[in-house]
Amino acid sequence: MAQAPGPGKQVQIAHIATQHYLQNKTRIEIANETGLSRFKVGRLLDEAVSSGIVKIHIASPSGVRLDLSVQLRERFGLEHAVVVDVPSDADEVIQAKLGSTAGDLLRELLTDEDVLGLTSGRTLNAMARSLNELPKCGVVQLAGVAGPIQETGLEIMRRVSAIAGVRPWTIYSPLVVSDAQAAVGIRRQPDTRQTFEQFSKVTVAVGSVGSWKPENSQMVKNRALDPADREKLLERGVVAEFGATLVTDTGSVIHDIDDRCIAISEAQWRAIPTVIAVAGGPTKTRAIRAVLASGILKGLVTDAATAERLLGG
Amino acid sequence: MAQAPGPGKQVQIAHIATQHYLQNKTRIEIANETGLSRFKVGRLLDEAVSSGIVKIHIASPSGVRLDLSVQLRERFGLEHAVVVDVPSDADEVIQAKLGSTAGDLLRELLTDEDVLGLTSGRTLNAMARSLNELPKCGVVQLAGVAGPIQETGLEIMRRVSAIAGVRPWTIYSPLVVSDAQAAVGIRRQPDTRQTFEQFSKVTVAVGSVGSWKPENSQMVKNRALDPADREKLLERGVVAEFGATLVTDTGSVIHDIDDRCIAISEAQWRAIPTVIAVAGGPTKTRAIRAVLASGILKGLVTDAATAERLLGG
DNA sequence: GCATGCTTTGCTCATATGAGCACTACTAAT
DNA sequence: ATTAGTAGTGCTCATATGAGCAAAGCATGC
Repeated sequence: MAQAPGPGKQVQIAHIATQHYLQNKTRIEIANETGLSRFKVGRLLDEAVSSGIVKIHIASPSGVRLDLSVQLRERFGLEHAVVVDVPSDADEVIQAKLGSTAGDLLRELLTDEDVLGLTSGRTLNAMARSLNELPKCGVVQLAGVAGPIQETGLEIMRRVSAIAGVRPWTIYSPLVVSDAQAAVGIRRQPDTRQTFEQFSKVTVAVGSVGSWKPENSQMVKNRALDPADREKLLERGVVAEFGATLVTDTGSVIHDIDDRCIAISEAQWRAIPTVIAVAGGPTKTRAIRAVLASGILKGLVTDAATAERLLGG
Repeated sequence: MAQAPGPGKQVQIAHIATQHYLQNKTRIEIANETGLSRFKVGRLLDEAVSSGIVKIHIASPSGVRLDLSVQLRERFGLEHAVVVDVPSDADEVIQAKLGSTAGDLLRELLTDEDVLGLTSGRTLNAMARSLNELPKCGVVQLAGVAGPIQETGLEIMRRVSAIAGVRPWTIYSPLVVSDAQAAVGIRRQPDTRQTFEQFSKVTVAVGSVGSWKPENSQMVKNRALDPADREKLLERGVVAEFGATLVTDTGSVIHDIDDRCIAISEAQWRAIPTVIAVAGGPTKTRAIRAVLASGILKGLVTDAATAERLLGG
């Protein structure tokens, strides 16, 4: 009888379990109604669980994989880990879902007093598009825009700041320029300089992760980064970029081209209380693992398959 | 936020709910570990349930439909109601499943001191075949055997008593005979009389239900019951038989042919502390409802579809 | 500016609950 | 029979928990 109570007892257990778990009656109430002692009721309830009659499921009604989220949080010491179930593994679908989830997370985290920092990227673009409500927090662009489609980077800023109802601090510049001199010149521009001065005030930052191995990031494709540069950085072990911060598998940061980047620095990243990465998909797994290893992140929004790969390896 | 907490909160709730429900930590332990107050933990756990993150399922691992069992028990005031899920609605499959379930129930209910009473019927035959263990309780046949295949009725007694390891009290006679005189003669036989004397000692009885509308019972097909008798009884409203006790839709008992039946009487049925019917299938629904209405039963073992029909109408 | 509700928080105190124990009722072996 | 062994039961007492409350934040109105 250890494994399976008889059918009569099963029904009795079910009755008690229903009263207790579904109708929130106390063991004592049930005991009075059934004529059993409260101890007996308690033991039957224990048996209800141990015999498998009562099953407790913990799952989000809205596609958040809570089990993986919790595991991810504990494994990588994150404060905010959100793993969503994405039925498809098409990049666009993943990005849309991650974006909207990150948007929900932001709406939850941000208050009027916060200052939000953003980088660019397709996932963040999806996030910006899904947002429809935000507190009146400051909005700061943390990096120049990489790749040919600079509009999207600015579109993120425009949309997010419009929803927050504030003027954004923007950076009208590429992420990487050809030489340090040019970078100095750009950083001297009043607009840019003012935005850079906001970095220290940022309380919540959201960034996407770019992958260098495989090469699937806007930065690698940047014209200012010629094949020789790229080759050298790959040899140095760079596998990921977060903003313009380049990271190796072990999580150490490569500063070789810092002087040519128009973006928040590693130290400034680390000074922000809450830094959240939004990224997913098979090609980005290695890069995400690297950025996690760097210790910059306090949060991660990713898809279930990626979370499993991160936890599995 | 009433309906859906943000993803960050969902993860927090999931973490707490996991700790509490799956790892049996107290709210106070969780509060200490997370730095929240125990009140906060309690409120988050409430939210876990109300927001649908925690779902509690009550279902039997062994095919017993506990929800229906409990409903049936309360609706018809039964002590033992067991509803089993039967995938097929073929009579044979239903009977086999009901039989084995009734057997489990018997093994659970019976002790050495009990005296088990049995009628015949295909479902009880299935029960007898599925039994493989019983206490050494007395075994009493409660009714003569109807229909052409008298062997099965005796086979039930043979098998059950063999498993219990005792000598059974049997009735070597048809259920209905052609006239009262013949019945008196049969009842006078020492064997039969001794068995009848056991009826008052029976503590647990199991019987099957025969349907008269539609006509699907061994008794209706009995040779001793000629078409005229049958017609008269149907006109009197008989829709079911339990042993040789004939019942109408309203649950009242028709005694017209009592003097021609070799079986336990209505009054004797009612004197047995625990009377359980085992029956199911679409054709028997009306009959089962009638026998339930008679108030003779303390228990019922049936299939899910029948239970739903009983509860629905 | 200051009232005004409304939510959130942690408190007190009565109540519910669990751990461990002693007691009974069987079982099974000597 | 006697004896130990093994559930099963209900107890005591320390602990966990819930209901209801008061204080603190917080938005919103005038």
